[in-house]
Amino acid sequence: MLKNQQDRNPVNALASLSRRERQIMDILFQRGKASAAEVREAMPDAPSYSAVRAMLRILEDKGHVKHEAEGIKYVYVPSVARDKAKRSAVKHLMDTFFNGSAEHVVAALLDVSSTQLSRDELDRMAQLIARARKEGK
Amino acid sequence: MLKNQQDRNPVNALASLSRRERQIMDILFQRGKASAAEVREAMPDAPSYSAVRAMLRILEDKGHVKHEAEGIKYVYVPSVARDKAKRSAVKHLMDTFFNGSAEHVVAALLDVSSTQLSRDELDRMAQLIARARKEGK
DNA sequence: CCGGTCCTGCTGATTTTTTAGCATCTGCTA
DNA sequence: TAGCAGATGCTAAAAAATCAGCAGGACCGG
Repeated sequence: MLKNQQDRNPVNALASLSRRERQIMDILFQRGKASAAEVREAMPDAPSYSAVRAMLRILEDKGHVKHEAEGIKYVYVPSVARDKAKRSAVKHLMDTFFNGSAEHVVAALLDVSSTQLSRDELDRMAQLIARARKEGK
Repeated sequence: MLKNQQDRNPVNALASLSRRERQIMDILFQRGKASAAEVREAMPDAPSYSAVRAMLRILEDKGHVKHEAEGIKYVYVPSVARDKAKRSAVKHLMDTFFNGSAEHVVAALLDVSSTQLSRDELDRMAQLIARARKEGK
């Protein structure tokens, strides 16, 4: 079952998911956790409730999500640490669209969200960078 | 054919691609353009050459890629403007993992690539932010 | 001109994904 | 206690994705 092992690796995991599985994982990462019904609501072109549940079960088999009983219902949670998945996603974005350049990502980021950035937020970003500079020294 | 129309929208496009289609699009976005053989080489768990070509043809049918004849062979190119795709990918990342916060993305970015950032690069990032600040004023 | 190589077009079969439906269990309330 | 509402487990079938193979055309060197 090395295959399974490999699939648990967040980097490869993303690449090996089917379309619906990916949609569901996105939703779970976004909300942290969700019931089958909630997942369904958030899905584009939502299929039947049964279908969603079936896919959650498959995702659980594959080790991508876990469930906790919450009252009468199940609540699903990504089993990969959010942090790892995050990092892996960032790296993937950086590699596929920005040739590995963090700088270019920042540029795109500012561009995309330019209208919504408060001065405070920009200041905090500047601080983050200043700190990185200092540490790197 | 509204379906097609919708699929051409880069935002939805990402969500509607199958596993292999996504892998291929990633490769094409990364390299700008590539022949079937090149795509195949870059694919994880590469299937047969025929299979890759078949999928490229499907992607072309769906309007996600175009091909140009280059000498004897075809070279495939994403048909969505790289820029739009980029933006859409950034937004998607920001939304699914960072609750829409550009600031948090920057933090993750610095974290992921901390070891490889030159001082110059950090400086340029700082400049980008300073400029955004000024413009936003 | 011939053969080898590399490419494309196409088609049909296999495998995986995606789906819906039914049976069952639990908790609640009249 | 009976019945309803909402949840789960499971299964089989439909749909889509994935794949390999074959036939044919262009190019090239001998």
